[in-house]
Amino acid sequence: MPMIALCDCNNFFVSCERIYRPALIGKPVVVLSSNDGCIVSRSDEAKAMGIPMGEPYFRIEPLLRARGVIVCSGNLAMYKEVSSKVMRLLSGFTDKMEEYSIDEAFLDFGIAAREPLECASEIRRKVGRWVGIPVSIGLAATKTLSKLASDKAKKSEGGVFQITACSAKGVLDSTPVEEVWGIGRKSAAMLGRWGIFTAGDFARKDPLWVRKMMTVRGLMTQSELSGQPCLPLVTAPLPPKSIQVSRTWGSPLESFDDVRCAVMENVISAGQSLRKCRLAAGAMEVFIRHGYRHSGECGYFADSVRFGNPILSDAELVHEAMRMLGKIYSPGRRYTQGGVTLRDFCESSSRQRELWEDSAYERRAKHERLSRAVDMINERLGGLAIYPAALAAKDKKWRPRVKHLHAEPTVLNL
DNA sequence: TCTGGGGTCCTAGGACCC
DNA sequence: TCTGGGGTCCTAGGACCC
Repeated sequence: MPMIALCDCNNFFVSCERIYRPALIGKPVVVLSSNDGCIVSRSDEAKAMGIPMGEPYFRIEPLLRARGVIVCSGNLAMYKEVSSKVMRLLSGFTDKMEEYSIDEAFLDFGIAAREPLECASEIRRKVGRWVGIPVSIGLAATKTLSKLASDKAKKSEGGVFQITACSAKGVLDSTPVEEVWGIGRKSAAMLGRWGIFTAGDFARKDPLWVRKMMTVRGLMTQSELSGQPCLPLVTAPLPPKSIQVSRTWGSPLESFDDVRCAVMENVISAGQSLRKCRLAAGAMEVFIRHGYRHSGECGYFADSVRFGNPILSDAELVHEAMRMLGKIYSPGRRYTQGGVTLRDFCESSSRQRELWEDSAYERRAKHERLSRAVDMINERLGGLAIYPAALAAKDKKWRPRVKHLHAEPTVLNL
């Protein structure tokens, strides 16, 4: 029987803030999403006060203030840095590991591992002491079961919980079906209508019925609950299939020039990610949204394009994006959000060569060399040390609001 | 004034082909 | 009058995840 461990960082964003501000330890803390939009991480103390996940900040702000909850604007760059420290440490415990998300990793302990509970406790100690992040660890035969085990671990004293072949039935029968990884709100409601309320009920249901009602994904979840692995560990990161960069803007934008600059920033950021993965984009979509979702007047406009030969330089990406933006923008509207998606990737080195390598081809090659050079400089100096002149000398009112940002000690990456 | 941002996979149905 | 059989590819929409 294989042994899969899911290592999950507790209240990850809050725990990251606490590394740099130890005064927050033991106090109720929440972290906000981009643009201070809603709550995306809560400390145990904040959870105990009944502050819900995903709650819009503006709505709950008076309550947070009254209860003395400390509010932090999200600082994703810092969380990513902490995450990579955690992942590096975890990778020392096995050669088969999947980085599942910014705060979770599956580790395959193999069949002949030493006592898995002991190993898990050591991981907890080391990550806690060396990085400063508390983690919970679930152990079981499949990814779906280990995910369930890690939820139980969070509520247990030692932060480690194992589901064995013997204990599985009891655990599943006492777990609501909506707490199973892969069963969302819609499926849980459907299952409820059929009298399936616990993970145990679901595990015992006829597989043919599950296949029919919930597609092969549902069937895989069911098999995994029975201890039959269906979801392999993805140990080498796969290249992305799409790259999206979009933002809700700090204040509504009306002029084409402002919208243009705001979207341009997104395009440049998407281009950086694209080149980092050594990919070229075969298609691009640009979108803008105006008005607010719950006000009467709002709308969504998008345009997309395919490239005969995939592109990767900022010059070409920006040119195409701005051309599309010109088509979907209309004056007199208050735009609140926009962004870009790149798709249909191929490896940048394996693109087809042009039949006629003429001056246009030369120009493209030059643009690509330039983008790569700019990437190198920006990576070394951090942030956007070099950026298009069009973005200079603007007041950048599209930048998301971050009213509660606390500076952490700067880590220079020179 | 007001509710984030970034992904993946699956399926059904249409277009099109031989 | 009445219309085969089989296949691929693409897209939109749904569901789920962090």
